[in-house]
Amino acid sequence: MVKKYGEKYHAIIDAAIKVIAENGYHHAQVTKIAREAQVADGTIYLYFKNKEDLLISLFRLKMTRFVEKVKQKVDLVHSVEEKLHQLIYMHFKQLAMDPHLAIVTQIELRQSNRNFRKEIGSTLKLYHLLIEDLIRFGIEEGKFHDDVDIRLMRQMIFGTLDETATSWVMKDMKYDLLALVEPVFSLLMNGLKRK
Amino acid sequence: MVKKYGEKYHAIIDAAIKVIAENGYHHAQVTKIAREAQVADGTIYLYFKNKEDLLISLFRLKMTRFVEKVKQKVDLVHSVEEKLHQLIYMHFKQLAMDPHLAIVTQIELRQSNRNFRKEIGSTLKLYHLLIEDLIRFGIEEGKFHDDVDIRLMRQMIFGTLDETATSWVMKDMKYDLLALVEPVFSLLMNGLKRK
Amino acid sequence: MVKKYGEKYHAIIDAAIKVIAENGYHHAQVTKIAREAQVADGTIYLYFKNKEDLLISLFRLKMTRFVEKVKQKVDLVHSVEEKLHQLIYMHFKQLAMDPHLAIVTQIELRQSNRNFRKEIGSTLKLYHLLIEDLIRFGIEEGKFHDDVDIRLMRQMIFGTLDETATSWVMKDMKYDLLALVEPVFSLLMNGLKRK
Amino acid sequence: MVKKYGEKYHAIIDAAIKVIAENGYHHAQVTKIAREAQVADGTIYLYFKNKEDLLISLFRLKMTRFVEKVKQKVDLVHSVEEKLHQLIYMHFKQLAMDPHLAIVTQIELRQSNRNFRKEIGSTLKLYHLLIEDLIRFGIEEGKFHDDVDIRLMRQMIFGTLDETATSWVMKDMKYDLLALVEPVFSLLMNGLKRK
DNA sequence: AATGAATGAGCATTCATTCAT
DNA sequence: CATGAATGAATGCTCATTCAT
Repeated sequence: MVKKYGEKYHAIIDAAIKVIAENGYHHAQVTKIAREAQVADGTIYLYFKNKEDLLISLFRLKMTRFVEKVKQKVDLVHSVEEKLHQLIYMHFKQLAMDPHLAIVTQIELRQSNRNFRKEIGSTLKLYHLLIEDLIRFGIEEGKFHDDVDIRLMRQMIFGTLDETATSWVMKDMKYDLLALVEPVFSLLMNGLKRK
Repeated sequence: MVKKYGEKYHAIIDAAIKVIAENGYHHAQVTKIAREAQVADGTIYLYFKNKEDLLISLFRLKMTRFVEKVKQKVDLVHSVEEKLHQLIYMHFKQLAMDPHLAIVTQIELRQSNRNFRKEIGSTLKLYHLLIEDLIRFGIEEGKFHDDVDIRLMRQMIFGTLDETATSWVMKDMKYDLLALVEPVFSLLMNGLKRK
Repeated sequence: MVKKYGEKYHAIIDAAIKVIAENGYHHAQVTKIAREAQVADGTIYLYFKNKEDLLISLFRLKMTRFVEKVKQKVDLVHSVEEKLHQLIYMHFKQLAMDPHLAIVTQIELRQSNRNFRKEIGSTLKLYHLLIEDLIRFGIEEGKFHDDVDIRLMRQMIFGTLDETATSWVMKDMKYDLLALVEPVFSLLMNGLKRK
Repeated sequence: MVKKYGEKYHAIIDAAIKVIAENGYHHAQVTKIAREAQVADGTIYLYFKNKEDLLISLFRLKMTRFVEKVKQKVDLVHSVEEKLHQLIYMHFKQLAMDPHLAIVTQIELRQSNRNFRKEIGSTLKLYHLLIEDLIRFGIEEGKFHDDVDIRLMRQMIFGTLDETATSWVMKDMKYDLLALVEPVFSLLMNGLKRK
């Protein structure tokens, strides 16, 4: 394998996202990705161990950036409410800004096999930690409940964001995902119950 | 095709669940399913149009029952709090009681192709409706917020239950899912914010 | 195997002709033939050893009748010219009168396998003999050349009739096959050469 | 698909002819053809869209050459009698020289399905045209009858040659096909009738 | 005699990966 | 570094035939 992270490395990853988004996971053959990246089939194997490695690298690269950008914005504000608000905003914002990526992460890559899904899980751990840190901060500040399992709170937050985003993609992104930032924030904070 | 819904029909579906749970979606060959169901390969095609039809039928049958059982219990109680509580309990209970089914619905069937996922979506609609009815009832009773989109509330409830269940399966079901009924209920009702 | 030549025996053969003519040789499944004949699949195996036996029986029965009818008419006339004329007429007449049979014998049954084609050959032998008798009669009468191989003359006669009939079927029987009796007779008698 | 008409392209076609001739149309599996051509199964699909495409290509290539060679020789001579004589000679000559091809074209490929047979028909059209041109030439020269349908004359010529060749193959090529050139020529020219 | 549910052998095709150039 | 022709393992489905009823 050669100088990773070179020009072609990114060309191949971007080609893969485009091909998967446009053709679906199961029709994203290596040949198609190579053609889109304007390299030969064999070249892909100079940069990636195999197809799975390409997909994992793709997911890692994009998700790391995704989480970094969320973290950046979350760090800029100081109250836990503002932090959660930023988290939701940035989560939705990034998906709304990159429809190809949204399709790939919310829909297509979920059709991958077991091993890959485990890998996805481990990559998402960064995001989970970010959310859990936020929750811990909220508890320390006395703003969040201190008698509920943090992991569970994280699952509610992530599960809600993920389900909301997936539904939006499945509905062909026909409505404005960002319009949901406010009500989702309110729901997560206050729950279903009217006080 | 022959008298559907006979003894073999169910034997094949149950065999499929077992084989998929144990081998993963992509290694669940028709031959393996047939052997597990103790029928010939060709017999499967007397009861199902093709492999996809088998998988869709499997999902429909099991999910319909799943939703029916949830609904049954939800209908038995009268306050919206009790109803939501029952919903969470039954959702987790049924997955906890049938680990094979849990693996298949939470993990394996999600790696299916686009068409199939659409079919999954349409089957889940029943469940979505059930949850939305519950929310509407809560709003009418004055117990739930009336200023948040019902679909969004549903996405929070379903997203939270689904993410919680998937995490549990991914962690090899090593902890007690039912122990989460109470805190999940509390979280969904009250949100993250400490009053 | 049971009382051959019973009512169902013929029902099955007629059903086979219809199904083959309408669906083509390769789509003529035993099940379809059974349904058309209004018997169970298994019943066919009470009357025929296997599918090939059914097809061979079909061809034998129909070709035997075909040849018999030709012979009947040929026997009624006395000069070799009249006999040949009758042969051509009856050959075309019978195909024109039974389009299903024409499709089956000229097109569909030719897609059968080696063994079957041999069987076809042996069944056609009757017809070949009839034609060769006619030729021999012509030679004895001094009307036909006596210096050409009889088998060759027969191949010219049969080849011409067969090619003419096949072309007619391939052209969807859009023109009148019987209109060709006269010119074909003339061609076979006089050859291409203008005297 | 890769550079067609290369070395392997012809190796595959020749392998197909051999395998079909030796095993029969229905036992000519792709794997067998690949092994005979000393390539991998998948390689066949680099040169042909699918198995049917291979068979059609085979027939087209061989028949086109067949017709070309006939035409070449027919063009070298000037009288219509000589032309017809050459046609018969070349038709028989080429089959006699390549027994595998003879089996494949006279017997095996006729068991193919409807679509394929249509393709065969369209490829044979070239040959039909060649024969019809010859007939037209004979008529213009005043040598052939001008009161018989040209298509019918062609059907007599082709039908006779084809039936003669098929019979020869069915008799396991036990006699000399070329010995029939003279009498077939004479028969076609003069017909059955002794003058 | 008749039924029809059950059987299971057989095969074209795809596509990730390699390696000689 | 890059190419792309060649590889070959892996599998869903059909349908003639059987046999318990």
